[in-house]
Amino acid sequence: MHSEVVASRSADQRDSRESRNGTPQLDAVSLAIIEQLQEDGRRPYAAIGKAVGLSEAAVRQRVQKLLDQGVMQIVAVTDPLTVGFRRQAMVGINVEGDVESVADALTAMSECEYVVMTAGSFDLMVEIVCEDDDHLLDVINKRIRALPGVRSTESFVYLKLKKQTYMWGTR
Amino acid sequence: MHSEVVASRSADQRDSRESRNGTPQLDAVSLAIIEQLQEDGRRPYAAIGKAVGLSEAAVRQRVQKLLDQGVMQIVAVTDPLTVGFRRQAMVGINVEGDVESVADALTAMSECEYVVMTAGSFDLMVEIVCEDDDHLLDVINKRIRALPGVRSTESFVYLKLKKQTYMWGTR
DNA sequence: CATCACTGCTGCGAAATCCGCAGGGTTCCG
DNA sequence: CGGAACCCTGCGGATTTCGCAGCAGTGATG
Repeated sequence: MHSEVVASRSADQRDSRESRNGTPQLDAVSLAIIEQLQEDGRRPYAAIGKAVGLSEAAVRQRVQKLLDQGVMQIVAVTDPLTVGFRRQAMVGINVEGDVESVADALTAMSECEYVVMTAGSFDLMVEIVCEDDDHLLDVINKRIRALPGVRSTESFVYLKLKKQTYMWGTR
Repeated sequence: MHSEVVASRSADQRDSRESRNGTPQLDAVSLAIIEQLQEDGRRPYAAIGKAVGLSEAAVRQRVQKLLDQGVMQIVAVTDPLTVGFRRQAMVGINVEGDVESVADALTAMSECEYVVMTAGSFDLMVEIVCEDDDHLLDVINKRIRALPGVRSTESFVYLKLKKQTYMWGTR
């Protein structure tokens, strides 16, 4: 017990501050806490504390801070199919003019689950979650293509989701 | 209070069974529970019960069942950048021969966060999460392209993640 | 119609967890 | 040397979780 991270606590603490790019830097203990919560988001603080070598209260404070900072969030994730969304697609988009403003417009659409600006033959890639084919068609043809600046789109309808994990940092 | 779902409980219960396609069907109450947990994965059962019109114990039993069935999971999700993964990419893949076996091989790779079989000009799309450029290059050129059956790949390196939600069912 | 199995909800007490707070140690300044 | 900023620990009290017994509705069976 308490075998984990004991060395040089002072150094670890220091780099939980902001780094130059504005994103908070995480020490090994916070990373270990995140790993615990990636396995089970409801794991008790005391159990986490035992695993990472910290008291219950300390874990609680760190978790709260990570949540406040937006470093992580603890949520239920579902299989879209079982929740009634039968059609999903990835859409690659090419833009003329300001990519960011198109991205913002997409972000505002509730059907867009995932919006990312990319390098390559697409400027944007968007994941769409819909209830059925009609819905999907409507979103792609009527809403996305209608956005000012959208030059072209290419769709990849999902046939089968093989893997979906949230294990960043657990490697 | 208790204003939510009171009508026809018998009907609701019935369709929490399996439907023809093997995926469990969810009633309105379970959906409401999931929505609560999508807002906060650690919300107490009693609070959820108050919101959906059920007792604490009933909520607890339903949540446990949803977890057991694999309908949802409660986990911590993070911003990859703050956890030390500085390069991400979407990779479109074309396959000759058995697509499924290639998909399985990709699924087994820890760097592949997301694997989906698609219709369109790619057979597979894969999201890769890496520590740096070298790591990314290695995964794409050495590991993915080396897979038997992989005919070609096209990469889309992430420049900026604009949106990432887990709000299925919360619409 | 009686009965049995099954499922899901409720209520309740005991155990475990969460929460707020006071106190102590360390580091970093002026 | 103070003082401020952090982060940790320990500790009660409030809250939550947990397991279980009991009950009601449904469907199948004879």
